[in-house]
Amino acid sequence: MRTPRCNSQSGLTKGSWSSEEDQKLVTYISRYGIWNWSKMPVYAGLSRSGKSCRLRWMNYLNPKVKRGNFTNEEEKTILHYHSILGNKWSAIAKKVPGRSDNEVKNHWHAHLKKRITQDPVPVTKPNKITSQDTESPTELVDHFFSSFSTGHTTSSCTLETGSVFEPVIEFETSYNITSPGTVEEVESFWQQLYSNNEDFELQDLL
DNA sequence: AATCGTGTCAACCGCCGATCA
DNA sequence: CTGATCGGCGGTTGACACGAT
Repeated sequence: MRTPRCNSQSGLTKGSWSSEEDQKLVTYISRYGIWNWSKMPVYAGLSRSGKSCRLRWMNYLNPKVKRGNFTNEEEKTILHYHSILGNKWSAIAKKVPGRSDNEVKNHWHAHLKKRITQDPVPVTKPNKITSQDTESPTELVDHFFSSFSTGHTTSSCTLETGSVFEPVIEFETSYNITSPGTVEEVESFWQQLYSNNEDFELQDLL
């Protein structure tokens, strides 16, 4: 990839990481952990910006990062959540264990975007979900997500919660959405749920 | 064999919100 | 309260790989 180069103004190295640099960063983090990205490079003996170190760790060096081709299941998940969340890559990446937001974003632009435009998903029927179908708030929201498909504007979804979740969610609501999930609409839905249940963390879904 | 065009993906850039001094 | 710093995010770039001509 990019050949390492030195920025004469800042004195920081840019471009591709060498195996030596990788080793320094991995050794430092495994020994001292992540405490301050902007100060760490100096202590780790690297002439890189904190941002560069963070990116390298998050996208490549972190042992939790999965390498290799995306599975069909992972691609389905990305398509599914992209249809709802749009270009919220970090939120989508959280739904694909072991994949970074950068990887998800790249894969979308390189492969999935074309697939969507070439082979749009057909319109789904209106869907009604009730608490009887699910066992947890998270599952309910997953059902909610499943009722959408991409590339159309005519599906609708009614979601109702009821006694199954009591006393966790002590309310009944139905929410109608007339387009396949603009971020504002989905957020509005979540806020309804969230405002009625303190244990229901919005971040857990993202 | 050489050149060109295209795809892939690691890395950079700029912006923004949160936190700190 | 305010400015500085940091971390995180999404958009974009550009080097390299590889197939087509």
